[in-house]
Amino acid sequence: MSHVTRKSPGRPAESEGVQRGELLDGALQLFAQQGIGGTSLSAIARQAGVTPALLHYYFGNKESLVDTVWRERILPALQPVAGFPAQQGAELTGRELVLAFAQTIIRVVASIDWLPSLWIREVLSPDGQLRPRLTSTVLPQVIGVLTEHIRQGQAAGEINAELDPRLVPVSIIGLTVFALAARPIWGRLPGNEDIDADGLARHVTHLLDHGTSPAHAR
Amino acid sequence: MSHVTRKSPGRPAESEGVQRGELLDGALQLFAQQGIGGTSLSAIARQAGVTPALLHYYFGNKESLVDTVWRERILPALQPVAGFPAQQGAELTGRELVLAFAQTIIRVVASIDWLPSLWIREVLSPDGQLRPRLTSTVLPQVIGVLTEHIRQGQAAGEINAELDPRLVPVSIIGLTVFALAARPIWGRLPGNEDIDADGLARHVTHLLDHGTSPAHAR
Amino acid sequence: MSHVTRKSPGRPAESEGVQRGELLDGALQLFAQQGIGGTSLSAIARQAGVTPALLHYYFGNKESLVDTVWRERILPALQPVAGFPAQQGAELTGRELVLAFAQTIIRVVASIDWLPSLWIREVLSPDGQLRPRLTSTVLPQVIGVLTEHIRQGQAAGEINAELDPRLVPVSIIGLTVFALAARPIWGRLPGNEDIDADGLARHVTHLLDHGTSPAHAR
Amino acid sequence: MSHVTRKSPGRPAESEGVQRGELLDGALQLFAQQGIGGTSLSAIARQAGVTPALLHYYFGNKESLVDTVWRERILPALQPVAGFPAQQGAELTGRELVLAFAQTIIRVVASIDWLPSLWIREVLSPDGQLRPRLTSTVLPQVIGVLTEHIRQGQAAGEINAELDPRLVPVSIIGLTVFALAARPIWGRLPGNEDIDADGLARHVTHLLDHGTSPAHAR
DNA sequence: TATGAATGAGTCTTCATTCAT
DNA sequence: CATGAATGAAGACTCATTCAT
Repeated sequence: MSHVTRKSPGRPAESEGVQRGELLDGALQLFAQQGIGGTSLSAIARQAGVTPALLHYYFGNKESLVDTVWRERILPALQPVAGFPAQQGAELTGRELVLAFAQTIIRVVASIDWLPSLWIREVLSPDGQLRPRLTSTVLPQVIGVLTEHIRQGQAAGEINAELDPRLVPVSIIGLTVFALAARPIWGRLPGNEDIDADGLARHVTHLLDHGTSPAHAR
Repeated sequence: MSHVTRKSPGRPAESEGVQRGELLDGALQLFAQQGIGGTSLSAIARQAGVTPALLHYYFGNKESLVDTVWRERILPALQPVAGFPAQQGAELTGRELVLAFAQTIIRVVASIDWLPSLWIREVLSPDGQLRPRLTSTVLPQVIGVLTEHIRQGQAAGEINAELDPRLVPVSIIGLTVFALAARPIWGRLPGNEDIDADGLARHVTHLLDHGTSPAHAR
Repeated sequence: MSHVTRKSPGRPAESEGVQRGELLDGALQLFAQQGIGGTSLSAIARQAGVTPALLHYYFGNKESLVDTVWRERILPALQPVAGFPAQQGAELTGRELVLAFAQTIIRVVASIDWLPSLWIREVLSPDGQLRPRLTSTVLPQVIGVLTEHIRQGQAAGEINAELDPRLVPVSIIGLTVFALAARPIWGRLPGNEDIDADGLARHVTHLLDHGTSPAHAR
Repeated sequence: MSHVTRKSPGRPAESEGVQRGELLDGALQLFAQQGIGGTSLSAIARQAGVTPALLHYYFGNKESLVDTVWRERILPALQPVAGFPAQQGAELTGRELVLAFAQTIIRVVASIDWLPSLWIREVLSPDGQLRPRLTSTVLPQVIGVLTEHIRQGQAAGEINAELDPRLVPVSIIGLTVFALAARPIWGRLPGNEDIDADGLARHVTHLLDHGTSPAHAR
């Protein structure tokens, strides 16, 4: 540890490297397609037209590559969702917030092709490699804030009191992220080709609004 | 799916082998815990106190083992869900059917510990090894029947007409299977320890019933 | 962990395997020639006409291979030295014991071609891989017993009182093991070709007996 | 070994480079700690806060770095031992010379922390990287001169005639260098903490003087 | 019926080295 | 003067698979 003022040599800093970003993008794509555990460094390198050794040169080891992908690609993409309640909480009622949250998720997640499958595989799976990263900070906080708003909405008689407020965020994510992740399945069923993110958003909004109960019953 | 009764020489028939069933059970457990791709034959063999060679002796190769697990363990467990509408469709209105379906899923899935994670990982993931098996037969049929009932319910003014009938089954699965798969995450949040399958079933039922709209608005 | 009574399958027991012993012998030779750290499993495998994977099949990993070589080859070879004082201590005076010990070392070590260099490299070197194994048990004990005998010899006026008894064992090893390890060096010097283990033993005996002082001075 | 005064273009001359000396020092330390083969250029570079490429820039390749360390660090440190007999031979008898030589070695080697392990590892080991360098010039010469003095001492009845004169230098080195290299082992045994280089020198002197024979026998 | 022996391909990783800048 | 980028070769290790017994 010499007291030089220049950055420590021998390993590229975050800003350098022409292809560093492309390597991250490629890794992200493959992670989404095949899972993190199922994606070898060779595969990432091959796809980028590069040697596996270069990946080690840039990122040190696989875990650190995953970590970099998480910090530089996934977290930023999650930003609109993660910071959601803080941004909009003030002006909305609890019920509006729920609907707005669902719509935000759909908008964000649908616009990022790699997000749903990555979420499914690496967050939801028991040993998903992103689960600890997500569940340690961002997720509990978002859920907590949301749950609190819902509780207040119920107290104000504005939200169905029979719902479990702690499960509402889970339900929202199930209705949105899960549905988007499963789109390759239901989207290919005959007659479903025309359903897009907007259609899904409308459907989810109505379901969250009144459930299956018909208009005349309200 | 015929029951093989004859002994094919050199390869054990399905009925033979003291431990064949135990091997399948062990494989299933590991598949659920670590994913199919993440589970080596050695791991399965080790856990069963057996040689990897025995797995080949019994099942030929890994893919065929997966196939056997699918046919002999997973499909039977899915039976109650797969045959659902046929069994109960007659006596129920469309709306009741939706609720009953959700409850059936929760009951079945919650009682089979390995099901949620396997579903998430191997059905929902883009290259999940069970996806083709599921989407080729059982799934479209269940969804199709369900969708049809919902459509009729909407036509009868009994179900919220603004929902997309094709997305209702997806939503139900999202509200149930996804929630159960994510239970290790939300179940560990402070204050959530007491939520069980019944609580989830009630919550989902109410959400499907009236959404977030409060009682006085109906 | 099933309660089978047969030995756990999947890894060969110590007695089996036609070539297991040959692999250990080959490894030992290479360890002595190139050091343990400098010997790759590939090299051992190549020399034995075998795949590196077979070495993993037999021994699990490199460290365990080293351990096996230690237990099944090196320790047994060291036996005569390790058990020395216990065997002969009773009948010999302290001074005779010192001489007999030196001769035993030379006899044993000179007859095992791989021992000196292995000792030098893997015991004496700061991070030698055998050092912990040796210094944890056998070495301190042998040295301790020897030191005690020397101390008694000094008390009895039978051994040069000016020697540090704690350093005598070290000196003996230096005069013997070191000399044998260095034989490739001094043995190649012109005029030294005829020096054999017996010659070395005689020389060391005389040196330990009277040092450099000439006969007439006694 | 001429001092290069001219700048060869494209490759730094020996006098240039702020850190060249520090790199050599660092390399030497690591060589002593981990062995030459066990020390990567990256490790040396890292320790110095420098790029591996710089090492190539300065020294061309690893072997040439080793060579430079040898020429510019090790050889000079060995100077007092290498030039020993030439300096003091005239005024001393053969027997005095032996003792003085042993004391010189202990003094020199004990004061240079990296010397013993380097000697053990890289000179004594069969494929030690310094062995050819040492055995080609300096060692045979020192040994030769010493042997000759001893022979003369024996002829003069001044040195124990039963010793093999060719083995006396080897014995001296075994009693000194080996003992110092092994100090981490015996120095840690309980009760040995107080033995220092002087104590070792005294012990070796007495051993070389009269061996184990007690005073009254002389 | 079941296994021990054996392997080729592929995993992550390290290393010495090159070269344009 | 010194580095960042890049690589081929090799290291330990895992895995699915084969095959004779």
